[in-house]
Amino acid sequence: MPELPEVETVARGLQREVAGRKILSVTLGKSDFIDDPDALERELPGRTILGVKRYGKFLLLRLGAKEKSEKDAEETELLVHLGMTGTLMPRPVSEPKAKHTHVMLLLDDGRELRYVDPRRFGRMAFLAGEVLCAELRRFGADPLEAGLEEFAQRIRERRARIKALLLDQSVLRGVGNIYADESLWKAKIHPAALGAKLSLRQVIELQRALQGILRKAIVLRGSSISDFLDAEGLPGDYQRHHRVYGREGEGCARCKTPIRRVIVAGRSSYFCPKCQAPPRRWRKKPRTKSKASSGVIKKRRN
DNA sequence: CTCGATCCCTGGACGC
DNA sequence: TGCGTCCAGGGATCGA
Repeated sequence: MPELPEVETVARGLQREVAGRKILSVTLGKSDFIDDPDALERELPGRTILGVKRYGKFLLLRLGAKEKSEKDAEETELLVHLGMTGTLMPRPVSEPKAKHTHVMLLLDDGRELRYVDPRRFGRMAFLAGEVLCAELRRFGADPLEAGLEEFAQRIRERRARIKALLLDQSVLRGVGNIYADESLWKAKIHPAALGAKLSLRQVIELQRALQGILRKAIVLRGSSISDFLDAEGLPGDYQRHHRVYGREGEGCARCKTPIRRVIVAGRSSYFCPKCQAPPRRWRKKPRTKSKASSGVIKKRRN
């Protein structure tokens, strides 16, 4: 599951592997996850990948001007969100295509930058100028860059549950379910606690925990739970350091109490019921089961 | 403003 | 072996 550390790992790998390469042509498979597929086919060929950076959970591939003469006043980027199962890596053109390969960018070094995504929860978009800026402005602070003041303000001015706030990309960009749960455990905060009710002490602890965990996860090249592979096709190692995520029933690393799982903000949330005291009036709900009246056939669109 | 519900999608786990 | 069912989850969207 690509979150901030995984996307950072991919960005660094791509920076090393494809920065400076020119895109010669574009081949699309299924394109329902692309904002404007025609724009990709029209705009990418002839542009050089100047560099690759992470922005929240997005990869930003900075592109050069299409024509040499072009004055290139506008910043031009290819945004790539890996969703749940996306991978982006350069492969030799001779290599057979993996299943679910949906985008192929032919490069000028005999390789193809291939986007593979079985579930197509990802997103791809060619954006430039003001449209690009407007898109990037939708997102909150980078958790590794935000100072305590900004971090505390963004959390404490909201009445939503802290888990929901951590997952909200307009509050902080880049945090997903794994690192939210891991940092809440480290900071001893219940996922259902309300942001506005956190003490300054708790917010400080949370920021420390979050930053420390994200940094260590980046060093270990992210977590590979199921599908995640970096730009070189290698899995990460941080999953071995998970203290609560995916560990329901196992003993808490601090107090041995069995880790529990509840649904908060519509997501599985793993926590230690002893270390992470629940807020007042919080009652755990049964797992969300879409037990839509049996017999009724769910209708599918298109 | 915040919430839950629903949808998107496929593969893997599990039960029979 | 094979089928059906449930589930995972980031994000958009909608109604309460």
